[in-house]
Amino acid sequence: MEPQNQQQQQNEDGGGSGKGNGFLCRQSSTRWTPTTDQIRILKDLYYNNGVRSPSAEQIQRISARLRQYGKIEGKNVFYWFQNHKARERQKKRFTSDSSPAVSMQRGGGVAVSNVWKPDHEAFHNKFPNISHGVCSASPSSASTLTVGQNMGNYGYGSVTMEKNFRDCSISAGGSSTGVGGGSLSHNFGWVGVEPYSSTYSFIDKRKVLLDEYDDEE
Amino acid sequence: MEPQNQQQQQNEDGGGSGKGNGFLCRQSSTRWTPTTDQIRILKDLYYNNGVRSPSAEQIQRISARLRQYGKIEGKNVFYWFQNHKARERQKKRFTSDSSPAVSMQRGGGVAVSNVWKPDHEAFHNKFPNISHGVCSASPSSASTLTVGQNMGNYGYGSVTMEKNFRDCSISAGGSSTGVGGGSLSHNFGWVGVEPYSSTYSFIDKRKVLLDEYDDEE
DNA sequence: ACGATATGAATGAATG
DNA sequence: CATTCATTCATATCGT
Repeated sequence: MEPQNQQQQQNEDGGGSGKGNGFLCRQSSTRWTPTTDQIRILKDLYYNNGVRSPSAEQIQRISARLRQYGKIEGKNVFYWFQNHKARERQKKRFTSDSSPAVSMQRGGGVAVSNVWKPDHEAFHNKFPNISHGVCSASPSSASTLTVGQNMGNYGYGSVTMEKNFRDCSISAGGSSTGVGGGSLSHNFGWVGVEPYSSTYSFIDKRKVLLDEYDDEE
Repeated sequence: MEPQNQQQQQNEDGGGSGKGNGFLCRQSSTRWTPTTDQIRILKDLYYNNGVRSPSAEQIQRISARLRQYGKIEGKNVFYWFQNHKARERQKKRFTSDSSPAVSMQRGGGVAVSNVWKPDHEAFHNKFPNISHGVCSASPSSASTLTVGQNMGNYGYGSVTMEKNFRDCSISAGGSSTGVGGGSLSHNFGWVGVEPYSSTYSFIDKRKVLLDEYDDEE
């Protein structure tokens, strides 16, 4: 991403830094600042190789590899993937959180709609089918190539994919959430702010859904 | 702060907006510039309704509703609340914090029209070990008014210094990842994108695991 | 025109 | 995996 440039500076210091400030050396901010090369590789792995939640071993390898381009730790890699995936999902949720739509087995590309993503580098976008969502399990997709290193194994068909569907369907059913309470200023029922906080957790009326405005676009 | 005197009515442009972009049609002016109506509604939600971190569904509704007043996307709403909350807290940290004594009661600058202000306090100074008295005492503003919705999460009352330790080493033995071949795009064999991600259900011991991620190269 | 400030956007790090 | 917090960058806007 980074439509505009910025960062790109890494201290090769072998440690120390951190909170050991006290002097004008205010630049070794505790936080990891990925170099452009590191980001490039990470994205390559993410988009071109479908890496989403690397295992501990993979993380070690990745971080070791990326270390050539700057200081980095395993947790950085871990967080990077976590965040990248989470944000991609979140983005989708804000815009079209209609229905999970498990749908077909990757019949037609994943189409990662770039709605509010400034596009990443826009360089390596060659391979269209990458196991994007969680539901891959694609049996015979000929796309095995990209991830087909020669480490011997895989068919990519056993990708597990854990149980991601926890929030499936909201069923905007009846609008029984009496909003009649009356807000002080306006009726913000459309927002979904519950007028009363229930103490009973098992009812879980979290999803309010009483919108009548609904959105379009 | 907060120049609330602008009547800019959303530039619906699609080509050279105010910015002096000389080439071709530019996407709007990069960043979203909320209209006064949008800001008014957002603040209403924030202050009068206690909305702080709207959920995805709420964000959708809010953005849909605000779209009447100008171009807006879900992320804009998301960021707006994020920022607004963060900045309010940040400013508060400078003024009232740093001394439990007097300190001018947040008179700082937040001169906006607030009619509730549910949150105050919330000091979770993330210090490794800080003795934190359980001073639970719902203080100011008990005016429940009429909107008593459960706004997400507020109350940091309990310390929740939970530290679930579930040791479980990952034993990053020497994997037999023979690197070497050649893949079509890049050679990512070193990553070991093996599909047998199996089901390690120990994916959650954070600290411990994160440490393990780090390797010595 | 600048410089300061307000604020949108992005993202690393954590926590639940 | 979702959510949240803190920081930081970038830019719009205003003041002088």
